[in-house]
Amino acid sequence: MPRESVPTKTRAPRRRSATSAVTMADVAAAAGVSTQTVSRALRDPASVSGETLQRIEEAVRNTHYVQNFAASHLASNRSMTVAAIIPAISTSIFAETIQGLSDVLLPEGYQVFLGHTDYVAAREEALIRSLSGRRPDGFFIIGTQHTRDATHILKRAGVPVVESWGLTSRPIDLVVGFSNHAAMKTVVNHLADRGYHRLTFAGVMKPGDDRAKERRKGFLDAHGERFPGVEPQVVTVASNSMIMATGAELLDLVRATYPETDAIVFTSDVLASGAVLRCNDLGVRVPADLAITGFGNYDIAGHLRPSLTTVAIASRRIGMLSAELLLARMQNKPVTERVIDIGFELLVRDSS
Amino acid sequence: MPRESVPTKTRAPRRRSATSAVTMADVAAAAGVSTQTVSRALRDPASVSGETLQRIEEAVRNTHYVQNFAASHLASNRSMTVAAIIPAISTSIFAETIQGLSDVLLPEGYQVFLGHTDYVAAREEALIRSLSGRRPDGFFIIGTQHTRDATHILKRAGVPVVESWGLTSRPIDLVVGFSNHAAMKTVVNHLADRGYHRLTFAGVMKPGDDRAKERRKGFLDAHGERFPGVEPQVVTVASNSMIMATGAELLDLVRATYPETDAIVFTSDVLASGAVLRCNDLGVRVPADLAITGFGNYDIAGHLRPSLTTVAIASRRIGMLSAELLLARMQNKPVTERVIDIGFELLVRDSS
DNA sequence: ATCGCTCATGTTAGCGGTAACAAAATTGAG
DNA sequence: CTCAATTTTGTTACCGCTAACATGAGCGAT
Repeated sequence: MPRESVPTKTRAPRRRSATSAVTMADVAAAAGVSTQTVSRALRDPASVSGETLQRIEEAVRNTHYVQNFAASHLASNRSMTVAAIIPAISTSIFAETIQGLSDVLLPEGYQVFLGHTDYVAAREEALIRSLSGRRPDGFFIIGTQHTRDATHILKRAGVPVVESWGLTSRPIDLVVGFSNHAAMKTVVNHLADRGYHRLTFAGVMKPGDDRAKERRKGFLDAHGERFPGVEPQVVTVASNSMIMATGAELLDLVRATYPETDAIVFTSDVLASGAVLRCNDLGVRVPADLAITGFGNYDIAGHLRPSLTTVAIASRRIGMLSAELLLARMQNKPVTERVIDIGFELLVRDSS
Repeated sequence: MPRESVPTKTRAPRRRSATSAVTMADVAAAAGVSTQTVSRALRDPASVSGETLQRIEEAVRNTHYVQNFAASHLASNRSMTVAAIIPAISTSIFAETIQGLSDVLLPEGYQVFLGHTDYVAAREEALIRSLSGRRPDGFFIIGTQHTRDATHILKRAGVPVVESWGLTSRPIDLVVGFSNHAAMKTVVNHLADRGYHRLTFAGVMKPGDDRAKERRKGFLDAHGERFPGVEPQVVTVASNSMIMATGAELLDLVRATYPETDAIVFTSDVLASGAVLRCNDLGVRVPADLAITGFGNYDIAGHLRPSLTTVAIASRRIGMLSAELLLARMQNKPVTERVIDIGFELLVRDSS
């Protein structure tokens, strides 16, 4: 491993990376320029003369040079990285948001660090702590409620933060979402308008799921308005997974607990679908015997029979919009709106 | 902004990070030790005396110190990062794999960089190129076929690479998956055993989806064995999304193109579900008039009526196993098997 | 007390880039 | 052709941390 300058110290040289020992200096030597010129050629090709650029590009190819972003990050104080924190990756509706985020950020050269919290606030804090050591240029988080420390860390990070999938008048920085509360009220009003009057709210309520809590509150508030004096019916489970089997279970639970129920408001299409399919098995007619509503407008909602009344959320759009806001902030462009309500849409179908 | 040592040079000081200007030196000063001792306390608390450790921990809290991983990475040549490359994030079955991967890696201090290729080989290569600049300590990739350059970059990176969701006798490094080919043969054999004899293969075939190609080949090979002389029937679309509506479309297309079909083999449960639900609408009896099989054992498969015969893949397990292999390699533990076949399971249900 | 050993901590020199400044080369107006 | 303005390239000093080595403190055996 011959090198130009033999170190005069007796100290052993520091181990370099396993194989890819090609550095910018190697490229610079091959192209006959300084490292700074190579750096410029890579970051802003227009700032280097055409001929030099060509020589450098050729040198990059010949040496198989791959830029080391850690060094770049350290020197320039920009990581070209965004941290995304979501409750669960395998919840397809969040995955769509991340896909939207990623679709916008990748072409701009930003990479996405992804972490999931499993709806546990302490894990979210730990994740934020750990991710902030990576010095991302921006944060994207699903949820608007965080531990005190988590909020502090995010504020101290000095980079844009987008909270999402909810709304709050006092975001850490920016928020892109919709009112889960209002959405649920819309569902209850719809059912009340249709003549249903014994409504039951059913869903999975993980301790850290503030969106589910907001939805429950929306249900309770609307229920109080439309059915004053009537005790609202709520059936929730805390530890079950968000799968169709849970929806079927919840259906059974609701029918056992509140047999007079004529409409069930589920917190998710997944649960609602499981319930509809179980109704079909049991011979319960939907919506004649029992109306069912979902949330999220998953792919299945329109294909089920009866098709599912639900609330459509532009989940991919949340990700894309958030990414655009982050980009604007990261590129020091002005961002006028700190709170962006993307709204929701009640899709009335055959199940109600 | 007073500092101890005023620079004697006239040169303007380099801009530090926006807010978090707290460095290890600040912590060291607060604790009355050297930076190296702080570094040791953070990386290996046992290597520092109890009393010193306490002082350092207190200093960390007081200063709100957040370690800069980029500097750590540069100095130690370990990024504590794994790059994950998947065709699409919002395909729930891949999301489960990533969740499994992440579940195992996060507790070990590794963060996951996520990128998606949209089934485009060129985009995969670009992603690998870009991600390798981040110097991840390992790569996880869904798929076993890559461009020549992508393969080279991965090999030159000098870190463990796990390919997945397929099998190959010559992996870049390691592979965790199953034989899509064998899985499809199993499906065809099952249908043939049940007496179906006019089989049609139907699915979405994106150009870069080698798993779909393998499945088609498995279908064709098994078909040739079980129905020698019979022309195999294949109906595919290239650009449609993997949604239920596409399954319904494909059903119509199959019935128009090959009306004599008595069994359709779909490449995904999503498509098969869309087709089953459309059959219910059309009055086509499943499986009496037409058998239908899926792939993946999605949540819906067991809840549909008729329930869906499908191939179960332990997708979360693929992620977890891959993570364990990567960890073993990254921690220089021995890895004996380079090719791990996690197999698959044919779930015979009511649709066939 | 002396020696050798272990354990804890300090010192030094980078890791591979880029910001800031400096210098050289090129251009254009008069 | 001259000189200032502009463009292109080079030089230097870090960014914040850790590997490698050096040093010192503590301790038991002799």
